Amino acid sequence: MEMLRDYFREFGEISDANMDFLLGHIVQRKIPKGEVLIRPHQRVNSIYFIETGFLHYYSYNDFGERITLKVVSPNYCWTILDSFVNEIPTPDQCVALSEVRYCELRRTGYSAIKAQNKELSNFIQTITEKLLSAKVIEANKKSSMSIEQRYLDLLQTHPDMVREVPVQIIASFIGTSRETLHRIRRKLAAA
Amino acid sequence: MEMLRDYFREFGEISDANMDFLLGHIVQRKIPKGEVLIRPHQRVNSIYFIETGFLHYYSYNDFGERITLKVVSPNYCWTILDSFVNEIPTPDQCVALSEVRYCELRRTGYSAIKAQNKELSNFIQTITEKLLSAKVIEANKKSSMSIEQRYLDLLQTHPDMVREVPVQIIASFIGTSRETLHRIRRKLAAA
DNA sequence: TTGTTAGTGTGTCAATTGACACAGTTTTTT
DNA sequence: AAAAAACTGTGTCAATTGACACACTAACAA
Repeated sequence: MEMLRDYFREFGEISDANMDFLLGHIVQRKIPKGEVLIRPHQRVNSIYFIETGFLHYYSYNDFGERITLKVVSPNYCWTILDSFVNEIPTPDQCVALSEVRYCELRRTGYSAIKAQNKELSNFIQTITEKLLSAKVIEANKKSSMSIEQRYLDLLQTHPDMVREVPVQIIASFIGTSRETLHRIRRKLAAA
Repeated sequence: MEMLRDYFREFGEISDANMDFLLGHIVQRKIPKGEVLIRPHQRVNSIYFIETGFLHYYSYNDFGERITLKVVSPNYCWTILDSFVNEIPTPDQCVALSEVRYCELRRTGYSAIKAQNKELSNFIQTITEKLLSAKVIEANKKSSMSIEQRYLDLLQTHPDMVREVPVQIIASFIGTSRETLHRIRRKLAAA
């Protein structure tokens, strides 16, 4: 749980009592490689924080092609927010690409934390704001980079992911085919 | 201000007194076509709600190419969140593509609203959560659609934007060149 | 009103990409 | 240990795209 404690600290100051209250609503879990974390048409009732391993979050488009929406890596807080916030089923799914250790906060815990006191509700508000800000930046960054730049960026920011996750999935994550990613790798290796 | 009131109502119930308190911190403004709303290296201290007209929000990538990050259309709440939340300068800029009428909420007002009472702070939290959720959905949708599908989607959801905003800007917004967008239009016109 | 600038439509050509095919390798299952 | 499944590397080819060039039109400013 130390990893999550440090993650929260990045978002601002908070009293020990409140931090303990917060962490008290969170449980640690582990799932093996290949296991489904979220299946289609399910309601998502938890927020997840990844400690080790990788998750593959994907959906299918109108033509039945699988679209990688995200490869979730360690030290990252993730959920399918639309389903969590609006309490509706999600069409998407999520499976473990490797053994994954994670922390889970259920909706009841989330509500309890927000309602507990002002410091905690403000803290949650700050986290939500910063996540929104980060999401916008991420989307903007993505749209300003070519496929090759995205790959180079991924190599820098998540070398472990590039090493451990199948090339096909990396390729679809950065928005291209595995063949094209292969051409990029070949070119980079030659240089 | 009625448009904004309706916009807020979409996010949930709120007492008349609180709604008035909220709207009391907002001022209406108007800028002519071509005017700069946000210039590079500026700190953004307001949240904007567009009533009429279109804004062009863009940045430049490492190779000096202009990248359209968003064409902001009416009935939409927008700011450069990273700059607003973290009180840092933004490298990006924003200009009016047409005469724009908008509502402005400055940071001081935003803070006052959050601090006023529990209903208002919860209301702001709900809005932030829903905007985050919507942003994620938007990004996912974008990554699952081809350029042509994005254009068709834009035609459906924002026909006014397609009509009023220069083709070059629409093209860069959906992630292609004006020539390619032109080919798409020609193809669609033929069918 | 006239000159200037911004925007649009279109053709050509080179470069990039996706789709397919198939061989080789690694991993998982039986 | 053998068989099956998943994954990777690579070549070919057709289709798509971006870059450039240029004519034409609309909007704007002097």
